[in-house]
Amino acid sequence: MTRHLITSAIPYINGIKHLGNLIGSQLPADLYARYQRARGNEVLFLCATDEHGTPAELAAARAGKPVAQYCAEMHAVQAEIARGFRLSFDHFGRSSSPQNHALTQHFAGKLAENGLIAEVTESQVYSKADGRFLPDRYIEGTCPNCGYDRARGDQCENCTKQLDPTDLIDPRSAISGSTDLEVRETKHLYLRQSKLKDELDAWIDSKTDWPVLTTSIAKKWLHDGEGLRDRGITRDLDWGIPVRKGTEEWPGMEGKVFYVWFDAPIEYIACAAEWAEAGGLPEADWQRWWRTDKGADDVRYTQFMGKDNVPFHTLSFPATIIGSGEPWKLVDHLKSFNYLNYDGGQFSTSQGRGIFMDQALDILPPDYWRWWLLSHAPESSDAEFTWENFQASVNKDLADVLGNFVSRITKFCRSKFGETVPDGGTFGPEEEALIADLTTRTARYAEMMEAMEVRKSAQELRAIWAAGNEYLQTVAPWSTFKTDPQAAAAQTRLALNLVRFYAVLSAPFVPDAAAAMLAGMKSEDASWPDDVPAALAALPPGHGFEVPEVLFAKITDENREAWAERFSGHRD
RNA sequence: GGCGUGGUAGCUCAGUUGGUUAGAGCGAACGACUCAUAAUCGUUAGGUCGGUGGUUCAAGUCCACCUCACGCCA
Repeated sequence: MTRHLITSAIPYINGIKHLGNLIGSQLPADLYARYQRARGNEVLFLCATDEHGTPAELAAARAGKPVAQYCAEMHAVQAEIARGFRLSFDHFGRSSSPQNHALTQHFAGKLAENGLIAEVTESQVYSKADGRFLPDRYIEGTCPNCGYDRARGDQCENCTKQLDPTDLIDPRSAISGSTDLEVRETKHLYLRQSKLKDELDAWIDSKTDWPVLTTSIAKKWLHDGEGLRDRGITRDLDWGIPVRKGTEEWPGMEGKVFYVWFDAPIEYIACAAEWAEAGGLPEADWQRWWRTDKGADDVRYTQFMGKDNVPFHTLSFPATIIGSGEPWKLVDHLKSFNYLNYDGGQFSTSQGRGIFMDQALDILPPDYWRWWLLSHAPESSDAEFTWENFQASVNKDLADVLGNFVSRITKFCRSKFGETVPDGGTFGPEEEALIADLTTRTARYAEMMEAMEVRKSAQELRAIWAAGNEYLQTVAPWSTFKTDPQAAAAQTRLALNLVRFYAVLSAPFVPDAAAAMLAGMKSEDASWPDDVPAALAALPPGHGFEVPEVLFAKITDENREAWAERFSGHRD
């Protein structure tokens, strides 16, 4: 038995994520977690909300709520939606947890001890009216280049020129609009990850089985320009983890917090601690997942994320871990995804373009989305969502190939033999051929799932479903019943067993439908079919079942058109 | 401007270290079946593999240049 630690990139707190975010990390991570559990392996699957930083503060202000309360509420909302999509996290934590406070401060302290923290004094724009320093992009003014009057301090959106906040003419706070700004000196901590460049480089080189997407991004950051640059890990904000050196005060850093990108990945570890606490487990229980000196040396750790998150996961977070000098677990495999586009453009949170997770669940059950998104996962390049493709895929794959298979065989049996697995007859060459085919295909499916080849797994699973229809079409029990009822009984018995077999194999993709299929077959045997012939005899003659409700209703043209219209512009 | 990733049948995508007539699903046409959510199964049609040039006995697969899309960075 292998032990799998699996984490999904943690979604930011300020709002509900869209389907592009879902397929980029949480959903494929869930697929893999469910598969590994099904194979009998020990799994700890973690995710959390990423709660610190200016965007959270501003979103809270817009909502007229204290930021802590806002985050607590949004965490609850995201957790509920995650349940709606059947994301099987062992724990859905929060980067604002006490555990993450302690760990983040601990790591900072260790890094400082090891000479990997630099204190740098720099100039930043301070807004007196807002009583805070302003990040570059929260300063607005007139672009000195093109005259656009809403240019941001980091870049002019109109002429795309890169700017410094001090370049702006008539600068003002994007938060309050105040022009009462001044440049002040402030001290910040930098993670000297450049000192670890060679070590990181060698480590990445050793990961020959990672997706090209992952290693090419990491390599670029390592070698571009002057190479890996040091990065600031603190900010002048109220909302965040107070800067401390372990449990000690950090002289000169009073009132400052760690920058989100530093504390967010540490939440992967803290989340395990939260999980243990929530379950009333001792510290050792989570440490055996994370500390190689405390039992984690046989853990296989896999991270899932969108390509925008790759630099943090391949460089910054490993730098934090390696730099601590402590035996924390480093990631073993890093699966990254490209973007999902929506109908010719990008999904956009700010513009409300595309489909958001809550809206998706509003119109269809989670299995529909899980199947389409996973079978079209943006693995080798960006992928595109269109309503036509969604309707066609879901109707064909789920309703026609899988759903209708369950329907046709259970209803056929009910009408000819009753709601009981029929006895009699023996298997002939057709049955042997089907079993041999499924044995091959199941092995290939497992191989693809093991390799996290999401699309190829879906493709193989679909072929496994289709094999059932091919078999029925070939042996035609409705015909043989007239001349040889015993043969028809054997054929029907095998086909009914396929329903349970499909339920087990399909569960990682479509957990609700799988559960309905198992319930319909009145079986609780969801064990992985290591032995395919045996698995196809799990329901013995005389075993009772019920014809399940229609598993997947089809998406009509009217639905499709209405939804395409509804999601074309801004969300309400 | 630099770098990265892509550009393969109408659509969505596979194509291992270069090697026999380039594959799958959907869609289309035709046929079979009638148990089933007008579902299923089979057959067929469809591609000068973004463009040009080069290396090679042989290139979708390597090299150069060009072009388009997307992304990251200056």
